[in-house]
Amino acid sequence: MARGKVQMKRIENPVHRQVTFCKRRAGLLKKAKELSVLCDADIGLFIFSPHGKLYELATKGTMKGLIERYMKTTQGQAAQAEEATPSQPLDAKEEINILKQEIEVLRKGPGYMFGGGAGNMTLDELDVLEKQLEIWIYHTRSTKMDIMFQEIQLLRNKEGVLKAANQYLQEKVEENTAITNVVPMTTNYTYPLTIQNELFQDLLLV
Amino acid sequence: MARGKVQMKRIENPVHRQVTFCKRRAGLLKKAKELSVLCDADIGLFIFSPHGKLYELATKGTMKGLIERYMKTTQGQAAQAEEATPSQPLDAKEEINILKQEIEVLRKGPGYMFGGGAGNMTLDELDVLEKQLEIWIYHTRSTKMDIMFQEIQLLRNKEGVLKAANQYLQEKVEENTAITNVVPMTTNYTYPLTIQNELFQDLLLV
DNA sequence: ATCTATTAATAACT
DNA sequence: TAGTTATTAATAGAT
Repeated sequence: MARGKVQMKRIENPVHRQVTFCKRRAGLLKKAKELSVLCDADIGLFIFSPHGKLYELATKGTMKGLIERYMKTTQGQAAQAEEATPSQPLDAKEEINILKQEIEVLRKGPGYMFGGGAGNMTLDELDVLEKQLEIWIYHTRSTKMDIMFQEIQLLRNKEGVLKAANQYLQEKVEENTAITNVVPMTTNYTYPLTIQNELFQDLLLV
Repeated sequence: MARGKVQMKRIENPVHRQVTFCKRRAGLLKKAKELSVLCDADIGLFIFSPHGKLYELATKGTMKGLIERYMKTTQGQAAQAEEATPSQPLDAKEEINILKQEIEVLRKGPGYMFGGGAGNMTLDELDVLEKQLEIWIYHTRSTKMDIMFQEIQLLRNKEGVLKAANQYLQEKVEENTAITNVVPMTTNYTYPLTIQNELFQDLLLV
């Protein structure tokens, strides 16, 4: 936030990185304390420097106490997370290798293919990649559906308002016609008589 | 930081407090993530709202893993009683958690790849992303097909070679049989007399 | 560490 | 709850 935008990636220059770490660490701790004071929140924050040095803040009681509270709160979720891998105690080293392999594939992923490096991927890797792409597509479509649904809701609301307004105007026209012509109109109503929202109710209250 | 200084004390107006909590919480989480990315630091942050709701961020692995690391680090300073977590969970398990976390991030892939979270993407952007993913899947499947086809070809070739070899050997056997039959054998047989297959049986029956 | 030009965060408002 | 704007706060680069 000063003298030039900052790219959101690791600062390569070690001196710059160290300086920024000090400054931003102080800023972060300050912000955390402010939030806790202003909004009556309890915050636990700990930062490990690249060299493993620990900086911490607990705005209420001790960090240990907050951690215990955190553990309690996450009990329900933790049960789920652990159930995800209950099947086999699988050799730890083996599992690590499998996960690393998966990461490799994901890392290579689409970018890798763009670079034309796909030729080096094995059939197994391609299988993983294919499944991942399908998941990504699923998420993409899901998000699209959400957005579209929101837009539909918005349009429906607008439609309701307009229909109600039309009805109101038709009634006005009818009144005027009745007065002018003396002969009552027998117009067919296109829209339901129901008042659809509070906006229109406000109109009627004028 | 806006339209007036803010006093560093609890905001009494509950509405203001709630709004400020939402905004500053988002800001704090963002800052924490930035610090971790820019400076290669590992950060654990959890926030309890006044109503007890939990918001958290772990920039490496899981919060649980970071808490364990925190415990380990602080054990040197004070004799912290061993808690529910039998602080002996192999480094392996820790590593597995870290790797899983990494996979989670990579799984979110495209959102991150396209800069910023996927949550901010517009419908049009999502369309583009979806199409791109389909193209990637197409390439992936195409590459898979290539590899499989190559393997099939390879196997066919091998099959052809083996068949040819078999035929050649059969002919050889046939020749030898013919020769042996013309000249009555008076020699001792080195080989067992057991008839081994019907092909040979046929030969003998000539 | 200290100083500023700038960017980023956000309080009040809508 | 979400967006806008006027200000303040944080901080990147320089000293």
